[in-house]
Amino acid sequence: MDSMIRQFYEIPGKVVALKAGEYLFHEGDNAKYFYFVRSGQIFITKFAESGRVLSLRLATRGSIIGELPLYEENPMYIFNAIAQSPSEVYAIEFPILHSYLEKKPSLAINLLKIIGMHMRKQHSKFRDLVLYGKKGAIYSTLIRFANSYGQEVDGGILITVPLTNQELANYSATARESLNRMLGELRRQNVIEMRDGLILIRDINFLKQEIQCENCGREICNIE
Amino acid sequence: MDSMIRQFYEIPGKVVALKAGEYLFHEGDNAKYFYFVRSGQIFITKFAESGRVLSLRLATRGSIIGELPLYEENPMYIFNAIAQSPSEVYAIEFPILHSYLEKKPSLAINLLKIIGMHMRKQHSKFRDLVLYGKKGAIYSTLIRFANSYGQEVDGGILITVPLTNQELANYSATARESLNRMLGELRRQNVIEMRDGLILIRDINFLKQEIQCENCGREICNIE
DNA sequence: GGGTGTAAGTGATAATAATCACACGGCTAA
DNA sequence: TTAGCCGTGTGATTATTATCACTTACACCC
Repeated sequence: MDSMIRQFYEIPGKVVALKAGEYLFHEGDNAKYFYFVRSGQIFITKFAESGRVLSLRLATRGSIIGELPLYEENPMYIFNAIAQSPSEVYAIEFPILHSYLEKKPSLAINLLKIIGMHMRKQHSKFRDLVLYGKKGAIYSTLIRFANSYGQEVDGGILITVPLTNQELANYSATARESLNRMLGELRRQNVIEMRDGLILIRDINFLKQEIQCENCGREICNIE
Repeated sequence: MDSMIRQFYEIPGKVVALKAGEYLFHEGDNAKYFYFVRSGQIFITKFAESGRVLSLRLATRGSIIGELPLYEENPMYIFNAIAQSPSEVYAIEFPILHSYLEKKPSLAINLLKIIGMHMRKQHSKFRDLVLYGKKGAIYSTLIRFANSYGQEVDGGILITVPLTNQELANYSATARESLNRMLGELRRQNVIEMRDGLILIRDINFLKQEIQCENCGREICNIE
């Protein structure tokens, strides 16, 4: 993946630094820049009029952001991007990226690969949600966080990102209370455990089994 | 869109003819070819172990198929492709497409545009389902079919593809009975009407309102 | 014209998930 | 020290959706 990033650095652009909680862009904003993340973590979310929030990704070093409007006639961001921790992104103007993509086929192919991967992620998330309901959405979210931000420790995989129940619920399009009950149930079954505010997954295979995981690999089954 | 297709024709490949009901490929098959549709309609579906079927697209002239495994190390189709009517597709071997993409940046960029559009479609479908439940899924499916296969007639928009309740249910990840009841309700509200086996949408704005349609345009809000 | 098969329609019930209401604990700022 | 805030946990209730078990409608075939 790092080789893909290096290519983007050869394109003129600027570094943008974000404080925790700061917005990189809002949905509806005019889209001028394509970004990729140098450091930190960035929430990608979408608002519903009802006040609900839908969380889609937690981008990290190497993730691309704001690529969807790249070839729109009237480009607008359709999601929000908010720094979860202090972050740095590299910003490339669309027209500049366009001209580099026209000149360097290998860059276009790399972008094709990356976007193809995003497509696969999106499809597998859709599958989990649609076929296994909220349980599918929640278990799938836990597995994806484990794959992206999990750290092997004694007793299981520790998700190193602090997440409130509400945030987790946003990722699984679930009511907080429902999520809370499901986590409680998993705790009682010794599938997960809380370790000073973080989630420790003790039995990831249980989660995978329950949603008939197709073992699509960490490249796809993640939250980045 | 047609200009994009023309470019693919310059790449050596073969024409494959399919009878109605015939499979172009099954999920799990080794993926060797990238396809685009010359004529006819092709269902893109996915099976769940439980026996349920999830329908994702109904591809038509100009649609690309089987693009997802293009850059996988061990390429496999993840969906089924089944001809809904007699169809012809143009098949290009992955390695050949790879070499053309490397040589012709404009081809790679066109593919980027197409896949980017697919991504947008997928996201908007996800949104509809997740934020508005089954109603969202069903209304969204109807709107998408209207955008792809609708024909303006007196009294509304006629969806020119014959679809059983079961097939419609598969597109919205709903039980047939639930779908049936919802269609009945829409009929009672004069939002839709059956016209010799086809669905006539009399009030598409009602459907759009109910799911807080963001008017993303026919390029995105379709089922192709 | 009766038999068969497939799809549509519908009632009853069960399962799933959201909503409302509130208790509790921990942290922080006055 | 205490009031306020935020996040968690939970019971009770309602809303949504699936499932089961049928009936009805219609086309097709012999």
